[in-house]
Amino acid sequence: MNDEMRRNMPLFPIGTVTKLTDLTPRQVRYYEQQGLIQPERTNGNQRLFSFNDVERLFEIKSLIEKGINLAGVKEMLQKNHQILEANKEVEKAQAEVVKVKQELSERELRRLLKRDLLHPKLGRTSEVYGEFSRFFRN
DNA sequence: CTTCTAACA
DNA sequence: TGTTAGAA
Repeated sequence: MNDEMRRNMPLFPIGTVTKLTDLTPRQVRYYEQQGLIQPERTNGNQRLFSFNDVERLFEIKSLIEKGINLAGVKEMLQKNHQILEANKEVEKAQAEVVKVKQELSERELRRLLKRDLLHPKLGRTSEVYGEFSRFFRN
């Protein structure tokens, strides 16, 4: 969660951005006007762009060069955003599955240890119980 | 000198 | 999208 902060940090003025992207200031300002980027502003009302802003501008430029108009670029960008959000939900669901699996493993282990206590086959039952007593808080 | 907004011989 | 004007 720290790397994302760095990528969103407002750093460079429009001059730097235009040199980086080979876009004109006119284009960069217009893209902002269309809601494709949201650079911060200084106290003097000058735009400050983040790494993410510059990255997005490269994407926009690439799509424009492929003959896609701004409306199309806008759609693709927001759909890409939707896909990223969907992926986040998938990852959450997967993490939940892992969690459930771990819980089931612990129940299984508890059941096995309990069985061994009831039917000790070795002479070290008390030691085993001491090591795994945390499974018997219920 | 750089950037901003608004407008269009 | 380019370009220009006047202000900050």
